[in-house]
Amino acid sequence: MQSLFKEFEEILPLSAEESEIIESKIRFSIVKRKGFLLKEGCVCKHYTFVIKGCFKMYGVDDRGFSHNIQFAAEGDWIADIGSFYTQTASKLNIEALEYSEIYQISQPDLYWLFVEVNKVNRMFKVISESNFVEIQNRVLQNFSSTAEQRYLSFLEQYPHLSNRLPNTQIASYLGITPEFLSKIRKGLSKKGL
Amino acid sequence: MQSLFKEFEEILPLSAEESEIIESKIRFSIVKRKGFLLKEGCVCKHYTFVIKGCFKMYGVDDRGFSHNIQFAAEGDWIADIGSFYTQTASKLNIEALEYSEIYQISQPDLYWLFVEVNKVNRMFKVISESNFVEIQNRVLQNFSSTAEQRYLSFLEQYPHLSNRLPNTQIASYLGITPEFLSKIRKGLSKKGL
DNA sequence: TTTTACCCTTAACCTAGATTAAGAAATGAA
DNA sequence: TTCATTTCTTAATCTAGGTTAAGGGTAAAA
Repeated sequence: MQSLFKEFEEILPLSAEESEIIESKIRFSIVKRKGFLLKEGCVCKHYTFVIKGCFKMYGVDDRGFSHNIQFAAEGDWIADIGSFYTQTASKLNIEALEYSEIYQISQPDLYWLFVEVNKVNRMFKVISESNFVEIQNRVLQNFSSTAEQRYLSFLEQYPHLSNRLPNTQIASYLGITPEFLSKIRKGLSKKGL
Repeated sequence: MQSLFKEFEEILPLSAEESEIIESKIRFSIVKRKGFLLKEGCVCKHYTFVIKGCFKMYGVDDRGFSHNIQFAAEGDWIADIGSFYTQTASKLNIEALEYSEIYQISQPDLYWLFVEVNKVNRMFKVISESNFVEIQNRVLQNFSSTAEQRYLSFLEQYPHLSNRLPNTQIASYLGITPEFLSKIRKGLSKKGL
């Protein structure tokens, strides 16, 4: 369970006792490719930490098209925060893009940990906040940049994911069609990128 | 100070003592039309409650164009949550669209209140979460709907603002030009809306 | 190992929305 | 009240990105 909270431990080290309490509430689990952590209409009951593998979180519009709003790979946390905190039906799906291994904490257990181990409360506050900042920046960026610019910043921000994900998934994240992404990639390679 | 926390008081009534502690940390203030609560590059130092008037929160892209990402009118809270919680420079501006009257809590005072009055902690958690859900829904909606559909849902969601804001501000929120909004409005009025 | 399902690219054509320009109307400041 | 600043609308023209279709390539499942 080394990788969990690694970044945080550098700032806020956990005592042996705290680690033990946290570990007692965490469940290991395996998810097959195309397996779901969350389906639209269900309540998001777990916060998930990705040990190995990769997930996409996406919504489906009224014409039946999927739109990726977030990816999560090794070391990332994923949940529909809105549904998780309010325990109401989610509009989103979380699906494995590869064979994956995860840790999960259930909503009641996490709330119990918030009280028992105050550091956990602070950790998850930071996770939610950085999630918020990221999505807010995305709204701002989508307003003012072309698909090519958005693709370039995606490559910069997620270099490990760009080689690993099919372009259809990246296109869905960028809000364009795979055909247009293909056109962009062609244009970039002509420019020598 | 009646309107403050009104919705919350129905769920979580405050004792006389709690109200008094909260009130001691809240400052009343007046903002002129075109006055700023926050400027890009500054740290967001206050959470603001709108008693009267209206504000826009917006970012400026590299070509110098503004893009509204949120409005706040009577009874709403506004702050750049990312900047406020991490106390780092904001990329956003908050500007009064009209003469406005507000209450403000400073960051240190709010953190003090989080500890002293646990209900305040819960209240602001709810405020941040609903903010997050709103912005996430916007990302999803912007993926899959035309400008006309987005305008119609804006009208539904903010009926009080649609009569009150200049169309230039609404266009900026929808991510379109005022000229195109004008075209949409013409099209809708032909259809008898 | 074979079959099936998915993935990538290209190209021709199409549309939502941007841009530019310009005049009329409304609003705010003094 | 007057002047200055915004605002709204219309119309002509332009472009980023969507759509459709079709062929070849790759990876997963059986």
